[in-house]
Amino acid sequence: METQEKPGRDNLRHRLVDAAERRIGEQGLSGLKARQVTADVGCALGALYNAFEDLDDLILHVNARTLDRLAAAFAGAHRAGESAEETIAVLAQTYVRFALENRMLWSAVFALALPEGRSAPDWYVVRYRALIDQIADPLAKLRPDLSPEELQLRARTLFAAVHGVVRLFLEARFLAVPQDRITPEVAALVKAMTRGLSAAE
Amino acid sequence: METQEKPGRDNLRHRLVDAAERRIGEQGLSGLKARQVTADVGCALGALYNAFEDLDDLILHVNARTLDRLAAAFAGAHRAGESAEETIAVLAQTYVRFALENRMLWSAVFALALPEGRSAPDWYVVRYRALIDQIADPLAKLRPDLSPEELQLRARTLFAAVHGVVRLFLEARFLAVPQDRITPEVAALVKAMTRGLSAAE
DNA sequence: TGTACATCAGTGAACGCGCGTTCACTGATGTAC
DNA sequence: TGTACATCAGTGAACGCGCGTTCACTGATGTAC
Repeated sequence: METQEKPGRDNLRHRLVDAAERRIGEQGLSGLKARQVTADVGCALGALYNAFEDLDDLILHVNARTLDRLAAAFAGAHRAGESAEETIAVLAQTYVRFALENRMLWSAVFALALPEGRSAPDWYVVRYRALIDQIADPLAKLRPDLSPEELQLRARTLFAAVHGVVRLFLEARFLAVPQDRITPEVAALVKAMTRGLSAAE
Repeated sequence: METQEKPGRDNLRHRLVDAAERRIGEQGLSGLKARQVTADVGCALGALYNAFEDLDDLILHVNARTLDRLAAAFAGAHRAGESAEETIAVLAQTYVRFALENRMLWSAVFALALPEGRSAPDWYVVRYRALIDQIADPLAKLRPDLSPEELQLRARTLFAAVHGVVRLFLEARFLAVPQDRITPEVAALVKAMTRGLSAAE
């Protein structure tokens, strides 16, 4: 992923990412243990540290997959000839469905906290940015007056707003919320936002 | 807080909450250690477990304070005779400022994860609900057609959307964002949302 | 006023455990000559 | 074809540490008589 890899090494890496993905998907990020994944895969504990720098490195690879899958879902949601508003509404809907279907894995993307001073590698950030770009594109049609930087920023705001709503629902923090209300709530939010955004400020 | 307390016991409790608040404010939730707080206060490690059920219990008391302070800030932001839109805009602004000025403490409110099966006590949930109510109130003027339940829900959506944006900025996840852009971005978001919300769906 | 007893906050050494990471070693595979 | 050597993925016992929580004990304060 970050460098050219020999197939043998890559094989174990793959299996480890598979196993880690399964673990995180089932037990959440905090349910991922070095001993567990290696046992799942059937290799020695130490082998993990031959294949990856450390646990965080492994997690980053799982998260990268998740980001890729969402990006693919975004790409597949496009319809030719639809309006920018429609595209954004569809993206939001896609996002909500994806987050609901991949609760744990999606949470892991945001839960991973690299230790102080260590930042995500380029090959990872690239994936994140690609997602934002897919939102910024239809937004550009809505707001041709904004600069590329401002579009990126506004796309992130939109993304973050939807994300905030989904996350609050997912976490069901303190107050239970009926799951079937998420989609209409987000739809209302996005509709309001795109309508508002298309108007002048 | 949850029950009547003797003043002596209350005194140590107070000092512990003070110290914990300081620690969390400076080092974040994960920077709070039982040994540290008790050392800060100058009591024995074990005393913590006389005063509180456990660390989580202590944290809940710190978070409750934080919620109270935000609620007070909300209450203080009201102006008599302003429109519902204005009130909501002011609340959002207040929220952003509060979150920025209390980064760590505010993050702690959302970072605390009670162990499986243990839910936040009533005296805590009450505070959370009070915040939502302060948002639901002006919203009710904007949308007299919605039932109280739907208003609560919509208020939470609004709250969560703003929260999502602020959190993304605060965490500066992967991509740095100039801090001074938060306020205008949130303002644009809320303006769009209230404008959209006041219209029919 | 004095004695015996009970209560309970306060104490801190010790427990226990989870868990990431290391490291000396093995053994299969490849390379040189 | 054969021998010596190097490489490197794979191994898993052991290390180390952080840290929440417990518990037997102390001592001050309050109560009963």
